[in-house]
Amino acid sequence: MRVKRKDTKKRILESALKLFSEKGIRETTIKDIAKEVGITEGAIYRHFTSKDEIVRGLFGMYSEEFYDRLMLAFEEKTYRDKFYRAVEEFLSFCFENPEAFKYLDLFHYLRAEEVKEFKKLPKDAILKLLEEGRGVIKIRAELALAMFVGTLERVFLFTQAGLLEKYKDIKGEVADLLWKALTSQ
Amino acid sequence: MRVKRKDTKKRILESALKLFSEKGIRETTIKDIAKEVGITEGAIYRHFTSKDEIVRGLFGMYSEEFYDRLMLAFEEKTYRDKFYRAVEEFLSFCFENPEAFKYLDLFHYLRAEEVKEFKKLPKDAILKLLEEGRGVIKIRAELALAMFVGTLERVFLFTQAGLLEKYKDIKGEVADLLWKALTSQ
Amino acid sequence: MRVKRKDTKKRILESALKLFSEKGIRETTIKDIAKEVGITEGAIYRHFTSKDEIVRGLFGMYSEEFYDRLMLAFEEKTYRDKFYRAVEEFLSFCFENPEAFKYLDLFHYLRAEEVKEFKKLPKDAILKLLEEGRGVIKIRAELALAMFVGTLERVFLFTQAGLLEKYKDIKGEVADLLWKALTSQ
Amino acid sequence: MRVKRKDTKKRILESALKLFSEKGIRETTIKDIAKEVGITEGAIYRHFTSKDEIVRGLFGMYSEEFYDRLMLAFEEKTYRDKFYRAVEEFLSFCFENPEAFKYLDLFHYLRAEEVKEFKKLPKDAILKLLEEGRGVIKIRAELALAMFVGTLERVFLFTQAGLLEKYKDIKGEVADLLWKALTSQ
DNA sequence: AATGAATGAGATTTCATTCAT
DNA sequence: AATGAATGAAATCTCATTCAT
Repeated sequence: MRVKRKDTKKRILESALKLFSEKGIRETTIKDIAKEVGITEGAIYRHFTSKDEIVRGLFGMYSEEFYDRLMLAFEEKTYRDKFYRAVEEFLSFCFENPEAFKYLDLFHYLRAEEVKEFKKLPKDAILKLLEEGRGVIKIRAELALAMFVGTLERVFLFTQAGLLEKYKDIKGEVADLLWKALTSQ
Repeated sequence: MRVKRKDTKKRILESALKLFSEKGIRETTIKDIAKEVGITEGAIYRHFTSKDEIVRGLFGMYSEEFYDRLMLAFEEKTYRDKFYRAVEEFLSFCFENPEAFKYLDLFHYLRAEEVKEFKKLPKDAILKLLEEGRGVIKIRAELALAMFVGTLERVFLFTQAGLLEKYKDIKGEVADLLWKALTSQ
Repeated sequence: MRVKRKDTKKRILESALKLFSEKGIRETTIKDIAKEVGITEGAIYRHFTSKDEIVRGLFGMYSEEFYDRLMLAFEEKTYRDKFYRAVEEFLSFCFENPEAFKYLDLFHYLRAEEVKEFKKLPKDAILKLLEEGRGVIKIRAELALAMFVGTLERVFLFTQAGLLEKYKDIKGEVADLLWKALTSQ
Repeated sequence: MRVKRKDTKKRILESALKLFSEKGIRETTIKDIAKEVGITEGAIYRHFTSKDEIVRGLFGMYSEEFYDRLMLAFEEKTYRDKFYRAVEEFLSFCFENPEAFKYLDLFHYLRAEEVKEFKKLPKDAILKLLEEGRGVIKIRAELALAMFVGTLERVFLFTQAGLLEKYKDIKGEVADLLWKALTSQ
């Protein structure tokens, strides 16, 4: 019965994320996670000291990964390219990690106090981009952030929900939309 | 003896909403709600048959109210005025019912299946508005919906979180931003 | 099935004491206590917020009662009578509350830090008595306390264990023994 | 490589004793002991088949050592010297092995049944001494035992707790006290 | 000998719901 | 209508012990 595998810790995180995004954190029990991984409840506690540690571990992990992806935008030369690249990376991350995104989103803004300990928050990457664009971006950075994040978020969620067709170049389409909206006031 | 108390049922809903938006649904116990109202656990069950009934009751109530508010936009004459009125009503509702909004938002789009029974969903009001604007609105209605809803949502949440200053005419500012974004592609 | 009784809280304390002294605190489960009382585990938590609260509650309750009993010695006129009365009350309390005594003893001196919050500790009543006897009692009060408490404790425990016969006037016999020991150096 | 480490079995017993006397038996986990020794849980089971075996092993070991120490009293010539030597050995053992003593004490008299298998119980050495003193000791041996053991026990515990100063000749002081108490009725 | 992941049983605690009053 | 004790199911967590390596 003892299935041997090296990466139990990683598998716990993955299963937890899947279940958290499907059912919510509170609705997901340690037993659920254990069953998904294929181990017993007690075994979870060799890798994490509490359910909360799993939650925070997940948030930190994906938050950082998302942040790093967004920061790739700064590799581009022109500001316009940086902007388009940021949109591209944002949506790519969402579609590649839909569960993580839903989970992050939920956690992110609704429980702001609990997030303070994390250094690399995705929103900070975007804010940096928008502040760098002062002059090109016609409105104050925080309002631009709201439109940028809000729009991409909804695009992703509507696509997931089937409300919006995820056809070929939705990334380019949305990038155009946002670029015009924020630069041509 | 003559003090007219709002009837208990209403007070239960209000207290539940407050606690749900503060701590989440699962984290809020019937005992918490009872204490907030100033009655005991058993008494709750005089008015609702289950905790779930409270949840659905709340969602239906605020969802409908929000929908009705948004539909007021159609009282305006010109399309532009309707659009501006919708933004105005959206943000007014949010700021007047911040708890309800946070709560609704969460429930709304992330758990689409659970929402099917409700006829008057806020998103349908906005969708109707955007479809009526075909011609003026340059992009397909669903994408416009994503930007419209996403932006307003984030404006509200950022304002609540202190990231965005809620100065005098934020409603007008945001309405301008959205109007230009959606009409001038 | 729902047996109606007013004093569930008291019954919980009594059952807990019985089991604690029989099996030890850690070895006694909430389930054990519940079964002994004739209710379910959950019901315990309507009366106490944790197992620890039961433990501290018990200690405080019996500690105070024991203290009050010992303080009755000061009702007597002569010092000798006070001394004899204290011995009498000490042993009476032990034989009337054997479980409490074993439990108290265990808790008392082995986990001194945890006991600080309690004001009326039995040992303080005895210490007061011995200090009042300065002059009559020939040795320093703390050493006298050790002999007084140690002897009575062992007399009780040996009697309980069947090592010592609990015949008619053991209280008088022990009081004589202690009185002579402490006054005639 | 040449550092001769005390063998693991002994180190386990020592660590276990330390933790048992600090936190109690049930409160001490195998993992705690392993960490204290510097090995892992599984390794413990190379040396002991169960936690209970550690417990009984410890009790037997210290009980016997204590017994042997007390029996040294019989090396003395006169009865008075035997008595004084017994007090001396009793307290020496306590102060040298405070953890063992606390642990033994607890176990010793409160759970008499569990102790039956052990042949050399400290109390039997004392009882032997007191019985040999018939004539000199004025009271029945069991009562004398209670005073002897109880007083010494409390002297040790109070000293440990800081209630009693452990100055130069406390052993002689206590021996005098007990000798007079038991012989001059 | 030793490691440390895993098991499995059980302990504490929580809580929606029921029910006698 | 209301109270609040009690139920019962389930959740989190603990830990002695086993076992593959």
